[in-house]
Amino acid sequence: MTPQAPSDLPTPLARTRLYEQVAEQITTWIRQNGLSSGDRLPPERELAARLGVSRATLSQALVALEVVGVVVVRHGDGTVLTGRHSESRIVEAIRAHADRIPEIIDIRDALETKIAALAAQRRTDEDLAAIDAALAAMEEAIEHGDRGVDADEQFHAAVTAAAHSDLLAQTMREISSLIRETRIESLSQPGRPRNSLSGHRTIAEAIRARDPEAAAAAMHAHVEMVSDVALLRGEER
Amino acid sequence: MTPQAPSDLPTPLARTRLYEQVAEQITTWIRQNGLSSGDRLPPERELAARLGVSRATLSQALVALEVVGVVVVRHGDGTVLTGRHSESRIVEAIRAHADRIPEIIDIRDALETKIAALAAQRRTDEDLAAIDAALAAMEEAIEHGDRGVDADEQFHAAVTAAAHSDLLAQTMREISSLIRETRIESLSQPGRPRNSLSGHRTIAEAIRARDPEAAAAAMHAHVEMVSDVALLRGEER
DNA sequence: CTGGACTATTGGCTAGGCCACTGATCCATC
DNA sequence: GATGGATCAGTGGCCTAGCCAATAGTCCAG
Repeated sequence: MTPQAPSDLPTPLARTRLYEQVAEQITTWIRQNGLSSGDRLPPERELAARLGVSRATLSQALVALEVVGVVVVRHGDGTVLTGRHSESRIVEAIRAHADRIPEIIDIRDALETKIAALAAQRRTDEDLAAIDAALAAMEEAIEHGDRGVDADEQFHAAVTAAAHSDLLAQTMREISSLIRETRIESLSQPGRPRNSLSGHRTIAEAIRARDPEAAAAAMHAHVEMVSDVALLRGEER
Repeated sequence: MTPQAPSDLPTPLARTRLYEQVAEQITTWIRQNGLSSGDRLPPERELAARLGVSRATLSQALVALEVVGVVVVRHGDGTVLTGRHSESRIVEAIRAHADRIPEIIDIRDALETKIAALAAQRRTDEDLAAIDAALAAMEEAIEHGDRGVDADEQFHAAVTAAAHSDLLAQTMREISSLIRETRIESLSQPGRPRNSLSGHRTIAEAIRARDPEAAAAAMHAHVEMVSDVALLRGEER
């Protein structure tokens, strides 16, 4: 790790492995030929010869496409399309959403409101202790003049854990980079850390009281407070 | 589409390819040994020998892990961990959803309730026409003694489109296979297609009336109706 | 009509080979 | 001492070839 990395050097070349190129060629070919769910790719031996690569390399590309859900590889039968050729596009689209704050707020509202309600129903004493610890950490950060970004994240992670739903937690993780931006923007406004902490406390009390509706309403208000900032910022660009 | 699919046959065996097992073993090993970002896996020749597989099979597993973001494979250097070992858990969780109906219901409730509310706020006349067409299709399917699975999906797709949120729509698509199961199970119960259509109508009227709270409440009731069936089925296994 | 056997086609995985890349080390030059 | 070039060992990249396992289709017997 260089202590001072010069910032005007060109970025390193991106080396792509052959399987990535092959996978890309296959999805392009699928789309250009209007193939759909249930259709088959040509046999591996034939497809590898056409693409000018070894069957092992093609197999790697098919592994990649199987992992992202574009194909199902069936032993003895062939490689079958799932109809989801746009999956890799979806991931790209999600990654290219820096200007999609309103939609991020929508999905935050949907997921985090539900998580708060479930946390109120399912929280354990350990969950409550983690939530309280996050509140204390944020209080301390604010007293030190900090924004409390880490403690904010700690609080939301504790609430998510208290919901005891792996699938919801995983979905939150998948969109965590999007959500993080909206949270940081909010906490950067003067007075917002203190307001945010106050909102956190309301949420925590509802969870403590096992009141799902109050927890959902408090979280909804909290997300809406964030959206005010984010949308204003959006309009100033 | 088989006109009458028997509903009491066992589900097909899930065949796993060797690369999936190897990828799983690797992530388990990473976690058990507390490895973190920047650490290296053993060289391919050594690791393949230890795992008792060919290097090509190991390479397939590493492709899978690279695609989900757990590792970066560097030519001439080795395979480096990104620190995101839990990513492969996501794929597992998605594939192992057969016994996770309650969690699927949770996330359906979160997303579809929000989608219904947004559809009530944002729907256009075209959106309404698509929703009405789906209602008519389901009415017709039920009159013919069918369950209306396709029309049910058509309805939900129309409501999702009426929400005009690409991110929410994409997230729905990513978990669509999970959701589809809960919908089909529900519609297989006697009387459920007619009840489901009734629920759809209530949702559609709230959307037509631009009443987000009524739309959300109607969708919430609809998802809860589904959950009754799915949870009962779950307990009988 | 159903079940069993057979065949052709398909993918699954192995083994081995050789080349390309990377980082470390050493040496020469300034 | 710092820099650049050459060399080497270890690494992954991709290929070829082979043989086995799985699948779907066909045919035949009961």
